[in-house]
Amino acid sequence: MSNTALVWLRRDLRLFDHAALFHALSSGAQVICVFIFDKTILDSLPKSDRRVAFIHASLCQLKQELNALGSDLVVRHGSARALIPRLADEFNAHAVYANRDYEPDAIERDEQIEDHLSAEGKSLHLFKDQVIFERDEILNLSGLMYQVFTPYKRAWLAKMNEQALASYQIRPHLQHLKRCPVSPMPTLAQLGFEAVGVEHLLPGMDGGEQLFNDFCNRIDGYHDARDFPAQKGVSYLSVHLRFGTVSIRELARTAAQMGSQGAQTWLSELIWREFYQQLLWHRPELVTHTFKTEYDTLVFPNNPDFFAAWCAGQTGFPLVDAAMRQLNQTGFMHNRLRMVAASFLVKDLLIDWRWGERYFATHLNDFDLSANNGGWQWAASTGCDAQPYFRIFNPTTQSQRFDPHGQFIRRYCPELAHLGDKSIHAPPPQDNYPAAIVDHAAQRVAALALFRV
DNA sequence: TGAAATGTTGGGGCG
DNA sequence: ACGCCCCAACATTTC
Repeated sequence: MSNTALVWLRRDLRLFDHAALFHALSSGAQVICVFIFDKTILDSLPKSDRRVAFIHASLCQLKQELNALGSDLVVRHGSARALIPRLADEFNAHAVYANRDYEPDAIERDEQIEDHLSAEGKSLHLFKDQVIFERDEILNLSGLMYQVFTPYKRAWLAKMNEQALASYQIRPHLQHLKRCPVSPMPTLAQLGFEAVGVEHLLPGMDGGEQLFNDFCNRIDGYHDARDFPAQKGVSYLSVHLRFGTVSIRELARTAAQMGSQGAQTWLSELIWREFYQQLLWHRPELVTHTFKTEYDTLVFPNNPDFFAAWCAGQTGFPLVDAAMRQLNQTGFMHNRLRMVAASFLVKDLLIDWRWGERYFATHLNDFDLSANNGGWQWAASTGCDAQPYFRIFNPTTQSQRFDPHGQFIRRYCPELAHLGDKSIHAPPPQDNYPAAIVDHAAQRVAALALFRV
């Protein structure tokens, strides 16, 4: 048998603190890194997609570093199910190493590939890498999944220790990278995508490091600043966490060591991320169904004109519109605004949360199935430890509270920029800005009636 | 990780 | 001085 192993990169586009890479390099095999642009995923995306551009830019950086070490990153375009076994043949590799992905489709894909490989006497090795605690590592005393975040978080923090946060040291093992000629890197155009600027996202390991360093200077203020979209209060690391250009262990370790109120609150957000990942692993049906089953068959009016106005940022509610325009223009939306926009879609426009979930899924640079689904089900009150159905955001009050001077609104709704701090949250009639498409008080009552099952 | 409706309290104007 | 009303301010309940 050969002594070559493949490391299949998926959502872990870095060369440091990397579980699969570490285990492959220390297995004694010669290691080649591969990445597949999976047609089955790419074909469903719009042809101008920042995420594909982000991945592409990150891979270019990764490939360059591997080339500098005399090795290579092999990048192919096609079906991963077919290509991974084929690459294993091509490189005469006896094993494929990868980091575990907890999405239902990914689990099914990996099982199929594992079957295919093992039929040829080869193996697929999967590792925990993108979370501190995965799957069923955090259970309550009855051995069941936690249904409430706070006790989950308490158990998570109690289990957190040096070992759980320790980095995988890659550098001592780099000599086990297989030396090989440089293969061509497909261009975005060859993949069927337009070049779209992602420089502002600082793609790649270098960008992730730069953003994290910058955030470390602000993390103590995170608790107080994070809810104000006009401020630079959040980390902007979500897209890097999504694609693994940063290491969760390094992030969590740093936050845990800092210990300030801001650092603690941010660590709590990282724990929410894992809460939703393990939730989806336990309950894959949440992709299409509500956690609270009594709400699974709610009949939403789903007015298509309302939905179109929401998507376009033309609802006449300035903060909601500014939020949606931020998403449309940049692929990012501030977390506070995700809650406001989601609550507004479900409880003011009375549209099924799945419609909003799908829209966010196609537009968010940091889209992650578990976090997006969890967030939407939280806002819609259908989820695990969701807000109660009667907790309904007042979009105007939220605006006054979290964008008190209308700074954020002015940035994305320039047609309202001339208004004063008082009137900008609920503007008087304007020539170039729509009147409110619904009456909040009336829609609130309608939402309460809809949810009172 | 709300907001609105409803209840309670207490100060001040006034007869 | 006293009772009454009004209503803001705060607290509690409800959705």
